[in-house]
Amino acid sequence: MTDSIAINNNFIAKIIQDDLDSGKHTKIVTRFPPEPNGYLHVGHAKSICLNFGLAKQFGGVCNLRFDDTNPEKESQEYIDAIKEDVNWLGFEWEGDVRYASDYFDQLHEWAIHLIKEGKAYVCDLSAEEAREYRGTLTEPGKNSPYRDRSVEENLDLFERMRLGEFDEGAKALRAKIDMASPNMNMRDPIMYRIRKAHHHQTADKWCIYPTYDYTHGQSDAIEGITHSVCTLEFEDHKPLYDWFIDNLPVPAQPKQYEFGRLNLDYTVTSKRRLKLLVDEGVVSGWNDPRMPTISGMRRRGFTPASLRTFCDMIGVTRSDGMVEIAMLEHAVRTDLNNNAPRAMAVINPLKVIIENLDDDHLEMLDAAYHHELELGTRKIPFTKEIYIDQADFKEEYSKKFKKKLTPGNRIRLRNSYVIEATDYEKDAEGNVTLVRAQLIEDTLGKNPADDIKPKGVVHWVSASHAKQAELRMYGRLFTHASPDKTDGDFMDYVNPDSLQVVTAWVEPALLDAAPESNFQFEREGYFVADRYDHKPGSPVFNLTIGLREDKELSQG
RNA sequence: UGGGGUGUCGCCAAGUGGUAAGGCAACGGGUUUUGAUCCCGUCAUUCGUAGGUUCGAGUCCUACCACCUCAGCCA
Repeated sequence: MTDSIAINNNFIAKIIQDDLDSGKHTKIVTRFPPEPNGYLHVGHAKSICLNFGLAKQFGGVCNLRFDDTNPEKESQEYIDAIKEDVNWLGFEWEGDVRYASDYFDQLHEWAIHLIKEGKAYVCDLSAEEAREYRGTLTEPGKNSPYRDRSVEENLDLFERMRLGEFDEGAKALRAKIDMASPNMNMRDPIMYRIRKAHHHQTADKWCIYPTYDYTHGQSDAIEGITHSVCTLEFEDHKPLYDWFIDNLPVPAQPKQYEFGRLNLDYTVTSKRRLKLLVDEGVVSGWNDPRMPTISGMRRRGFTPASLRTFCDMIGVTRSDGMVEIAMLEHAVRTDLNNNAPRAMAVINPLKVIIENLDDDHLEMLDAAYHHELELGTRKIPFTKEIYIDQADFKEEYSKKFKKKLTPGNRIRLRNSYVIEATDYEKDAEGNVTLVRAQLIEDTLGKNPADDIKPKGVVHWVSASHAKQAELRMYGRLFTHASPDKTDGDFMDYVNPDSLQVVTAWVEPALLDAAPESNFQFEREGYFVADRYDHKPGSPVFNLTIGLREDKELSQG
């Protein structure tokens, strides 16, 4: 896997290039600023690739900063998981991990600065009253009756808020801006609220916590962030972001830029919905291979490179669209095709007895792990009795089944000899239970002497040497392209067959597979040894994604 | 209905006044010890709509339409 830097030419990259060309900046600094209140998903992957990618592309750096201003919803568990996900994706942040809470002292000082300037005040309105005073989208708000308190009174009250003298919700510090602004964010936004909560980083030092709006821009300024990139829904917050920067003695003037968040079809990415899937037991957890979380996709067998490629493919714009899951699947297949070693696994076994072989025939054949890469070879045992997939034998030849084994029709056993079916047995229900075949001599690595070439190639395993493995066959989680945009409940569109567990026969070499190693089980799909459950002696593989299939074939 | 934003092929997306890139998907064909991969080919006289400016408009102007987004002491 080469660590090439994808050159992005999106609108943000152009802005950065201009800023570099004009001398506005000599070095750029970006940041990825998650709140540690949940697991990262594919949408975050886009943001991570953008922020870290931009920094790398322009020779700058990118910080990882936890926006931890709402302690009750956050935890160390999420912090650890997020750090792991970012690293797994292949990115390294500059210096130590940062926390907005590192800046609480500075933020508090600056709040006092605003109070002294007459630009912030302590408001006694309850949350409900504040909502009424705020007005609506079409009507201006009304000034809070506490808006004109003196600087001295505000200073005193704010200090007493900090000391814990008031109950939660009893008071809040607000910026004094404009209650008639058409932008709701400018209608005297809350800067500090009382929360008598333990914080995962600052413990019990504070009982007042700054809001996102009051924290984000100043944190960017402190860290010297030059380009603060976020999603479109924060666009309306930009005037407020700028207001704080303009009215505070901050050490830098960061600028915010917004891009459109990722929407993927057949997928939900809202934290609320993902949590519901976990809580309702629809999936086994946040890292269930069907989840669009980074840890879920990792366990599914997606690779960091494939996710990075996908993010490059979809681009970065300000328009909000819906990306087809096929694009992600393409990125995954491409990377796996190029890099995953090949192996053979038979999912629905049908015994084939090669009658012109001795009962104790055992031949260790060499099979290359990859057709292009120099990944070496493994030994596969070839014996008189083998298994092929039930779907690869047909009782009667037809053009559609020309690549199948049928009586009188030859096929090549992958990495092995050519055989020809001679006879077969059926059970009471009419299912084929056994096939008898003849091996065509001298066809290892060459065509039959009679020049009648086999039309098809079939994968197989030795019946006496193959091992059993659990295969977890994953399909899409939803039956609707936009499960969260229908009239009904998105849970109504959960695919009941998104997981099927089957037992397959795999070639012995697979027992040595390390957890998280990717394979292509030839003619079946890409599989990964499960990160947690795959153990020596009890192999467990997850279906990452099937191979592309011929249209006609898949309809049969 | 007030503010902000977006509209280029089924999907994503270049395009910055000079005559519509690319990728995904789809569809043909070739190679192949994976019906995979790979290769070759097809796929927007037209850019939300209607006017206007210009020798020339996806790009400029005007109006309209559609969709997204904002009324947490969440981020």
